[in-house]
Order: sequence, then C-alpha cells, then structure tokens
Amino acid sequence: MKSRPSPSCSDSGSESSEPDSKSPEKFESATRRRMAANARERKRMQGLNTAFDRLRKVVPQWGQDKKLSKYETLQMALSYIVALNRILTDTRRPAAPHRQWLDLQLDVMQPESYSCLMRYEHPAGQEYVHSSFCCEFDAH
DNA sequence: TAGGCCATCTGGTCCT
DNA sequence: AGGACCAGATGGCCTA
Repeated sequence: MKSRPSPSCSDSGSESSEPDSKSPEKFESATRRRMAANARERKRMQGLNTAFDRLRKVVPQWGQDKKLSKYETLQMALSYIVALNRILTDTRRPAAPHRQWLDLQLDVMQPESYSCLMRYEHPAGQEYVHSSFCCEFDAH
C-alpha cells in the first residue's frame, strides 16, 4: 500500500467550495458520501489490481526480476491469446512442443507490443518464465 | 533529475 | 438517491 498523496484533503472529501452555503448537516452528509465513495473507489481499484496480478501469473514473462506493468500485461495477454489461438487453429502443424509457442508469439506480436520486453534478451541468455502454459500442455 | 508507473482523490455520467 | 465506472489531476516512489 502506498502512502496517500492526499492533494488537498485526504479522506475527508474536499467539498472545498462554499462549505458555508450548506447547512452543517448537509455538509456532513456530503462529506460522508465522499468518504464512502473514496473507499469504494479504493476497493474497486484494489480488485482491479488483483485481477492484473492474476493475469500476470498466467501470462508469459521473461525474467522474474521485474513485473510487467499494467499496459505490458494487457499487451502480453493479447499476444498470448492470439498465439494460443493460432496453435489451436493451425492444422498443418503437429502438436507444438513446449517452447514452440514462443516462436509463434513473437511471430504474432507487433514490435511495439514487445519492444519493452526485449531488454530481457530471452532466448540465449535467460529462460523465459511461464508456468501455466507448460501445465496446459503437460495436461494434454 | 527526468520520466515511467502507480495509488488516491475527485467530479461527472450512467444505471438501478 | 446511491452505487459503479471512468478519466483527469496530483504527488510519491523508483530507476536510468
């Protein structure tokens, strides 16, 4: 959890404009609603981040030192789905060996999609990291 | 130090 | 009316 920036008014809901123009009751009510809305928004974003974390776990990743950003995660998921779909629909190929997906993936991915990842120098140097994909193939 | 990424707040809009 | 969702603004943290 990060420290809260709280630009003007942390959790209190700013209501910076004319607090005197409302009755204290209304002002309090508005403040409570704002705080509740902030809490809901926080919870919603936490749920979204949880979903991103789950997505990161099932998406290929080179190296474990740096986790994919949200944008990179979405790009990788998209490319991954396309690659898997291609494996499934390509009738000319025999069942792909475990690592063949990488070739397919890089084949499918747009340069702008993976350029941010290429610093990992995958093939020669590092072993790409992915668990669920191999599990999928092991299961079949 | 600049730039990227992120968490949080906030106001607007839409829906129930 | 109130909740969910969204996008913009803001400021903190981290890395090159």
